[in-house]
Amino acid sequence: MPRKNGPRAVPLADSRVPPQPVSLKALANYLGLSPATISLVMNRSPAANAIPRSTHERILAAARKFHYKPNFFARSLRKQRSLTIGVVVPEISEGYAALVLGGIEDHLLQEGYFYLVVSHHHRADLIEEYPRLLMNRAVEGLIAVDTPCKHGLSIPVVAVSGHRHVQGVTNISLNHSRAACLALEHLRSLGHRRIAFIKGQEFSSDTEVRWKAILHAAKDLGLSMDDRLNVQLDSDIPTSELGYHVSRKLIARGGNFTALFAFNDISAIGAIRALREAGRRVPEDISVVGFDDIQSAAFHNPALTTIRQPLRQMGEIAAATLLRRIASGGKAPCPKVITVEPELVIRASTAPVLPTERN
Amino acid sequence: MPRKNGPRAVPLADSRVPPQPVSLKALANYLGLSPATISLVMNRSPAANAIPRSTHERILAAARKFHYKPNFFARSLRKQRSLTIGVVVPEISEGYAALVLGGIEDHLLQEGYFYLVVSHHHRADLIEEYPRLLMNRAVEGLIAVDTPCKHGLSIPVVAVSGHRHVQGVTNISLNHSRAACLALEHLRSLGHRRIAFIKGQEFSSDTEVRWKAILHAAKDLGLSMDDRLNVQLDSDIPTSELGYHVSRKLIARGGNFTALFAFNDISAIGAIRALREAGRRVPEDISVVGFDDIQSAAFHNPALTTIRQPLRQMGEIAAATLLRRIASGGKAPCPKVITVEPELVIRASTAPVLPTERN
DNA sequence: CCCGTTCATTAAATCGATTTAGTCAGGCAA
DNA sequence: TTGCCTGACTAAATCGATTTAATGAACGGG
Repeated sequence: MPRKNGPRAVPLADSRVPPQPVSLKALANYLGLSPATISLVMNRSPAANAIPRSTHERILAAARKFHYKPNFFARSLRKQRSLTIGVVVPEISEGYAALVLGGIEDHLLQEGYFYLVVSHHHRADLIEEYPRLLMNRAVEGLIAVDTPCKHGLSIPVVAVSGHRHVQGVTNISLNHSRAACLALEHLRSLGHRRIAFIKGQEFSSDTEVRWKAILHAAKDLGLSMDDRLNVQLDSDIPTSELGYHVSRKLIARGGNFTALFAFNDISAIGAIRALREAGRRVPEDISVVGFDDIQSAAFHNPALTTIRQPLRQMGEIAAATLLRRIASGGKAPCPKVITVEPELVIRASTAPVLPTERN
Repeated sequence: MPRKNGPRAVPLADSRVPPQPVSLKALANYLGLSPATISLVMNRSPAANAIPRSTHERILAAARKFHYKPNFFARSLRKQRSLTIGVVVPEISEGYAALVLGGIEDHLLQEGYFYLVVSHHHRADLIEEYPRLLMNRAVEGLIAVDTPCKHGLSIPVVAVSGHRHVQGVTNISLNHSRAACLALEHLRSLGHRRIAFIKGQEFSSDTEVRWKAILHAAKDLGLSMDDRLNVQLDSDIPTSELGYHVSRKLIARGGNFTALFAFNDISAIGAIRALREAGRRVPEDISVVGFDDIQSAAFHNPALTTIRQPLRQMGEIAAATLLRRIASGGKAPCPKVITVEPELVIRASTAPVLPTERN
């Protein structure tokens, strides 16, 4: 197609139309060999040892010349392997899911695997349907991120932040007891005694475990809990909007608190907005601790003190564990739980309680 | 199928091992029919009209009973269709890519397509290699997000924020002239005359087009540009860190400016941090305008005034356009460019220039 | 000169579904 | 009785690669 690009004609469009793919049979024909021979050589099969070096080279040269690539479907059909895994997430949000996906991808691509992603937006029917659809696509394994797996599947499953014990499912989960201790000890050491909490949504896998850990840690530290200071996220919108609303509700109740521990950074950021609007300064009047340490936490104003989950690493571990189980052909034992450790990241949203507030 | 859902007896682990998949042949055998007949019926092929209702029902019933699902590879091999597309992104970051991906996914899954994602982290070799790898996987089309496509491929390609004119590539791009006008007019109307700019990285597809649009709009509005007030992002880290660093550089130069227009929200947020550290208040001393309107922009403090790109919608359009081109079998004309419109979102990071600064 | 090897290569089955070009039995008209 | 339909299926080729068992030629030893 003639295209006039005036002077400085940088070849913008490389218009070579790539030739349609060559089949094994065509290559065999060209070389005067049988498909079998070529396949053996291309796959470095042990049987190819009997084939002389000269033939090897002839075949490799021709393959390069015609850009031969084995047809993925034919090969998968024959070998019964797809080198593909499925990933189920609530949504491809900023924050949580994006970080975990990054870790998963890193590891999978290194190992020659690709992955299909689906997001269910917390719809129960999709949570049921998508794993099946993925299995119809012959994925060799599944990673469920913050998604409940009710029943086992015939392929290996790894659940990031999963907590149910299900046959064939490996859970990657944070040490929530430690996370709760880190946060509460930090607040306590700053003098805070009356702490408000934003609990996660019903549907989030971590909600219950995290909450129990908090109750336990509070007891250990001698902090008393006050139901009037606890609110729970309810909507499934994945923005700070949701933390904002419940925090307004919390403030409206008029309860007395000097610190707030949120379910995640997203809602912590929403909470800070609500607090400011209500005339409470963060951290001077109220200290806020988030959870996750998503990328925007460090650059928020004030920079967010938070409990970091190694999300990227959790994705990597999930992928590595899954591939290991796949490679073993279902023989390897299926680890029930792999625990990762949280880390307290102290930034600028927490401060010592005001002297006037101290009791 | 009998299922006893006794009183609240939530079965945690449903340990039925799903039976291994049934093949068409096995089903045929069971029914005393040939695979051909079953295939015809299952696919509602016109040839199945000759087959009586009773047989239809017998087949459908058996298929349900044994959970028959056609083998994906066998079918793809035969039909030469994969119902899969490839998506290439720089990284699965918070912000930009996540939003576009969301839009892509929505549309694709509705249409029965799945997608494979790869991120190249701006490595030139991967930008070359991944599209080929995806094609070996028989994807029917490719969506490149903020990724340069040097040459055409044998499959349809849609480039989100692409600007090169390449055979077989449809670019989805923002009306950057309008975007530049919106931002500069807004700042100008607030009294700003000395505006600093953070330019995008060399490797980002939008950088050049956006910059030209800015120069043009500045001229139209009678705003003079000062090279000492322009800095350029250089690193490929996808966090606000990068905006922070170049802004410190900018501030260190000592140039006199009352407003800053950043390449994206991420860097605007970094810039705000740098400005505050240098003792400049935002928006009182310096107004800051971002770009993209990522989720965290609205909840940043101060809430970010920004030029919104309809990123999600761009993803949807990309997917829809790609599927249309695929469906036409390469017959439909390949639209060169589809333009979407930006929107100025005024929040709290911009304000009238201080009287003392006015000239 | 015959036999057992080794070497180099290949025929053919297989993976599982799709699809075209039949086949065969029964009914009906001439 | 013959021939032609029609209705209800099916045989077999095909998609493209893999893999096992086998083939034929050459060669060396007895």
